[in-house]
Amino acid sequence: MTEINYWLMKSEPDAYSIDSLKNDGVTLWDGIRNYQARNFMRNMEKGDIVFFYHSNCKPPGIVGLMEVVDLNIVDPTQFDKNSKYYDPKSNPDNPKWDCVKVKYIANSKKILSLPELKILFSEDELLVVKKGNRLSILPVRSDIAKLLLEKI
DNA sequence: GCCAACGTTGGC
DNA sequence: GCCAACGTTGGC
Repeated sequence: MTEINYWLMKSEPDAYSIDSLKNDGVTLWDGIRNYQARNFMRNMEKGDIVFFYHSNCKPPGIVGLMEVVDLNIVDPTQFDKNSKYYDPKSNPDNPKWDCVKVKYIANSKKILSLPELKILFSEDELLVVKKGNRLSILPVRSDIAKLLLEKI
């Protein structure tokens, strides 16, 4: 019996927004160049639920839901010289970066803004409210995730 | 292995 | 634009 895990993944809406995902249906969560964030993706399982977070915008916050539908995909952008995520140190025989595929589930009825999240949760409960937390992929405690889901 | 310098993220 | 909080890089 596998338990569902919950995650939060950030994207700047100018780069890729919840509406882009709604339009695309599914997308590769590529371009992650941080080992900790990559390792979180390696811990994901199919069926995991992901909160989509818009960062670097007004206001930042949780804007929707998605589901992990495919795992352990080699990130194609690391070998693409025209990509801003090109990594000359990565070798096709031993790729450094991989990613997951996610599917659109829903938009939040109303954005759960960071100020609201800070009122509702402590930084121990929800890592994204922690000041200075730069990681773009974070685990979400399942008890906290269930409270969040009621608000989405 | 240490550490200073530098780069990045992202809220404010 | 500022800055906190890290991560990365490279000299030694």
